[in-house]
Amino acid sequence: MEERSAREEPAGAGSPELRLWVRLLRCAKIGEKQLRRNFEDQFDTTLPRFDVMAALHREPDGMSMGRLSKALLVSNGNVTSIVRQLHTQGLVLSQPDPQDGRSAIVSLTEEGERQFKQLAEAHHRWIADIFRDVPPARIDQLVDGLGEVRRLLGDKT
Amino acid sequence: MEERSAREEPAGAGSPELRLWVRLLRCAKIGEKQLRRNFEDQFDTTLPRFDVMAALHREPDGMSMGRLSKALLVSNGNVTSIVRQLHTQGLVLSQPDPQDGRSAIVSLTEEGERQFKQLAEAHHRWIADIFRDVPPARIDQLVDGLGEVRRLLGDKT
DNA sequence: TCATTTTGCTTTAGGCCTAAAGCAAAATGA
DNA sequence: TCATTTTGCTTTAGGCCTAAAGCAAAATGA
Repeated sequence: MEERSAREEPAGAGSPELRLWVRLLRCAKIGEKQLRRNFEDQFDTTLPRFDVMAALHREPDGMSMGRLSKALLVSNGNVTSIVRQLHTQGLVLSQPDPQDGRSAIVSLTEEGERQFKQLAEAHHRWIADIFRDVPPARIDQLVDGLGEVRRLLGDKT
Repeated sequence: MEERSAREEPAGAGSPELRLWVRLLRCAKIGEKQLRRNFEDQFDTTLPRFDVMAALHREPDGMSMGRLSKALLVSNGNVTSIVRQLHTQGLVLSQPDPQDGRSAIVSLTEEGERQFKQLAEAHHRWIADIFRDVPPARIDQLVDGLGEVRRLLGDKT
């Protein structure tokens, strides 16, 4: 009852663009898995918490929940719960926005800043270790390639 | 109290390998977001369920839960719950493994196969649409680049 | 002014995901 | 043979994540 030949192509990995996407996703998944484990084992924290801290570190004056949510590409509700945990741990500070009574400005506390630096250093070390044998010029090539993909995906940043 | 100059580098986006990784993760996140929404809106399903179905489609004779979990890079417990849902929907069949009483062989039902084909076709269309303006040679280049990254990440496939 | 709409955020229900504990079958080895 | 260990899977607790509902403040506009 086959339609054309004895063996149909999987039709999945067949097309180049599909292979590109599948491979991209797989790289992200493998890398995330390693990072999650490292953050958990060595610092008892998570990648999403690190992401929030990294975003706040870039804005010493703090950010609203909404801006945080847009920067990280996650929902408002999600930011609410991650920030709450960081707050419980004393790593972030939440101050009412003088301009807008609905909003609060979140920023890293000194302790948060201190911890972030340690996390960021380890994070960089882990990543650098993965690419240690790749020539810088090749890395830049890959960065450019992903820049192109990001543009095609319509990143709004 | 700065150590070297008036303005320290963010040290984040600074190094090429970190930019590579951040960009990779961001591409994956943006793309996943779009796919998740498409699967939800148009087929009332999810990317993880599609992934399981795709893996089963590739193995017409079925796979054990363990193999499924390794193929998808997720935990056993996670596969248990996703397969249970597909089973509830009548999309997969679970048969005791004659060789091993602890294990069961999961496979797509006819209905599962039928639905998968529709999902796969739409999935391919969405991806192809993203890369429609990219010359095939360029796509292959990007595929190769990600193949290199995947190897560096130590993919066991 | 002030009713209506919009906006920023939180809560809730529910799916995805993991690590760890637990269970039963299979494998091991004395 | 049979106690012990290993293996395949499920369950549980708990974090991440979203969409949708809900709330209150801000913005709008007649």
